[in-house]
Amino acid sequence: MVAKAGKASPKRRTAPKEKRRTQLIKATIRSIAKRGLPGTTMATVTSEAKLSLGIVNLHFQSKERLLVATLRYVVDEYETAWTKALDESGPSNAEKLRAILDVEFAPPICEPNKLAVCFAFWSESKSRPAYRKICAELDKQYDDMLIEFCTRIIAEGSYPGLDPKVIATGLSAMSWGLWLDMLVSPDIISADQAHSVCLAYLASVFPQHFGE
Amino acid sequence: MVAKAGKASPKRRTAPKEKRRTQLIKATIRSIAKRGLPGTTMATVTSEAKLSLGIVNLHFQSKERLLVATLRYVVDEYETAWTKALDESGPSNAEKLRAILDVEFAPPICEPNKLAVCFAFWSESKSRPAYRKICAELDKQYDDMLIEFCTRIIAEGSYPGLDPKVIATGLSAMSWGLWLDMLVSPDIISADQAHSVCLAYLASVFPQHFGE
Amino acid sequence: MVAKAGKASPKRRTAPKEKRRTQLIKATIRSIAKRGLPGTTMATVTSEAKLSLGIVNLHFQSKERLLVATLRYVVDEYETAWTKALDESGPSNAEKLRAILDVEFAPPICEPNKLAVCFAFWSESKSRPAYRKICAELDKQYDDMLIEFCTRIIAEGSYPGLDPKVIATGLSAMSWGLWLDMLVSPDIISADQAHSVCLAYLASVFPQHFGE
Amino acid sequence: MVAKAGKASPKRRTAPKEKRRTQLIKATIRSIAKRGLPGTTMATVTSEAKLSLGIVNLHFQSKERLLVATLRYVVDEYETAWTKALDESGPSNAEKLRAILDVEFAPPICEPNKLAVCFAFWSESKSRPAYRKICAELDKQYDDMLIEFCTRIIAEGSYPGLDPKVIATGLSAMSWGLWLDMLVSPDIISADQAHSVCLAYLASVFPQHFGE
DNA sequence: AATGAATGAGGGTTCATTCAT
DNA sequence: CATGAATGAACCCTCATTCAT
Repeated sequence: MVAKAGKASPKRRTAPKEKRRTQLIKATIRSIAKRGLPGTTMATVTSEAKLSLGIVNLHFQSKERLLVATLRYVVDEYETAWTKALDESGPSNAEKLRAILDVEFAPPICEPNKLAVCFAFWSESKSRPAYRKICAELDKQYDDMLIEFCTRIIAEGSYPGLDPKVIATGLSAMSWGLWLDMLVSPDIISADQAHSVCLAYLASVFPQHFGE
Repeated sequence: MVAKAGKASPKRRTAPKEKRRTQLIKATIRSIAKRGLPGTTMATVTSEAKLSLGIVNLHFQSKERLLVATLRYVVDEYETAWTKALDESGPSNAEKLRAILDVEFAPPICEPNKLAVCFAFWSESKSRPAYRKICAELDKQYDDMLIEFCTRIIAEGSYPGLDPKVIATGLSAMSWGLWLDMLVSPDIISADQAHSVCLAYLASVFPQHFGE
Repeated sequence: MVAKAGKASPKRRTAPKEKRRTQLIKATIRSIAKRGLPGTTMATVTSEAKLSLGIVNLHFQSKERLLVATLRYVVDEYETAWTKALDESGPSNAEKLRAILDVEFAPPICEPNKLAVCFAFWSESKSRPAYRKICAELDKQYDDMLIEFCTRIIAEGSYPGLDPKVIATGLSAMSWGLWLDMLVSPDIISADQAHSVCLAYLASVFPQHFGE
Repeated sequence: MVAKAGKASPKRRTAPKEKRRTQLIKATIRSIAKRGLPGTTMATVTSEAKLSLGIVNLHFQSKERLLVATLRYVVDEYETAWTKALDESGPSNAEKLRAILDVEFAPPICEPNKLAVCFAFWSESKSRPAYRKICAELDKQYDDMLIEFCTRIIAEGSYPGLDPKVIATGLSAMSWGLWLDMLVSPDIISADQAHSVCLAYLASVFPQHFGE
């Protein structure tokens, strides 16, 4: 049947393709944070972006692809933040390890919205291979990096019997766990407190590097 | 006339109320683990339970209530497991702390399905007060318990400058983080390994109690 | 997100599965006749059937399957009508051939709605393999039957140089063409007139059997 | 200052109005043939024409008008072909009748794409007055022409009891029916075969004119 | 108590149309 | 003239909920 037409409203503006995509991804992040992943619909995303309903499929073909793009965006932002932090940090391994933790518990990474998005996808990763792949990849990359720095730090100091993998896995897990705490009980634990908890852990395992 | 006989109640379909509820909750757990929270529908739950579609509303009034009941079930099971573990453990504070960790990383608590369910609800807790309340409550109870044991252990030993709250928060976070790792990358980290990571953490902060 | 429920309206009646399917197929026929194939939507079909929107997918899984079932229904009805007509007709080949034409131009086969449905699918058959298969099969079966009777009639009479395939193809084509005329210009040609046109054709090619 | 030169109109995109319209109509024909009438969208038409999406509304105001123009184009082409064939044919009535059939079963009229387009519109004509009008008009014109020639041929020869209207209607219907056969089962019947079927019919009713 | 056919709001997606460029 | 990003009504389909059986 010949469709009954959609008269376009007066206000309309074209924007560079990449800009629109980012705009939609950011709206998706806000929507997921506000309403959860299942509560995020094309309507919530586009109204959050103050754009029309049809625009998501124009730029992402499907909701699923928008969601994957959103996950990738958050993950990329995270990885970019590390890289930058490592570049800009002092040269020592301890400084670098600390720089990573600094990034982890400060904006723009450690923001309520981002946390919510992270866990929304993480928790679905078991039943969604597309998510799982991205999540597992980030996990691995992060863990490998921590392991490397722990290995070097152990090599530098005198830490008999310390397994860098165990330390790194613990630190990584602690970070995630603290994020989860901040998500569920944001009024009980602040980013600063979470940060100190991690530093306390480092001080305890690497007293020569992080003591005091 | 030949008597038509009294029909014996043909196939008894009724089950004790509580049993049906549990049956449905377990089916819900399996469904969430398999398909995620958004992928779980009345149809997936009831077919998983091999019961009819209408039965959920008969026993739970609504899907939402079934989900809340499921979350509560998992949380209760977790709390019950602690209590039992604490009862049965040795009398010392270190033994009790260890008992909690033992529970945490062994069935029936630490099972893939349960992990998936936990995080499914946790990640939705930001946008769903009903979930958040239950999650936050569990969190608090768990943290408080850890803080108590850490406080006592610190009091017993000679751990200058150690803040029990910081240690407990770190331990709790590490546990959650390791669960998340197991969920996302089950082939990379096993429950046993996760367990050792936590013990290593305790050994590091409480060498007098958990050293070696 | 937990859906917002659809409160069922008071009036509701279950019906045998096959009956519902037929009810929906008949509604589909009416809808196609009224609005054309592209103008037929789930809404037009279900409102024609005075049932709810969701019922099509309950019984046919998808719109596409409903349409295929509708085509098959019309085709089956047609074939059944032949078979019956051939059974009940006089024994001679000429009688049988005539019986087929009688069926072709009388209800329930030759009704405006059925004609419209037929051509709707036929014309889409080029781009829709599922339709094409059913249409081509019917075509072949019909043609083969005509060829058989023409062959026998030619064998019975003295019709030198007559090719049964050519006669049959011509007759079959003429039938279809007349149907098309009735569809497009129902006020110009009636079923009875169409019928006579075919008989005139037979009289012309088989004067010994259909003359006068 | 170095003069900036007058930019020569860079790449001329405009084409005579009528040429663009024809270009779009031809693209529409291809699209309908490939995807059917319901499967034909502004996007399929314009991409088939290798033009931009917006151009249809520029030249035809709406999709509906493009479709009507397409139907009219095909119909006009058909009528033009007759006229030309009648002009160029021998002077006798039998030659003229034959000339019409020759046109009917040869390119550019009898092409798969054209057949598909014809039936696409024909089958929708019941529910679309705009199409119906055009289709019925063509039908009438064609039938009238056939009736006229049949009347003359009957007058010329000795064909007692022959009703020119019946013959003409039958011939017209047979033509359409053969087209339909070619559309649905192109591998079973060729244009040449279809042509002979019609000639055989003429030979049978008008043996003095088309015998042999 | 239990079933599952039926309902209809709401979801994702398509696409005719508009209009700034 | 021509383009194609943007719009939003209308499509098909899903699924929580209801209720006759």
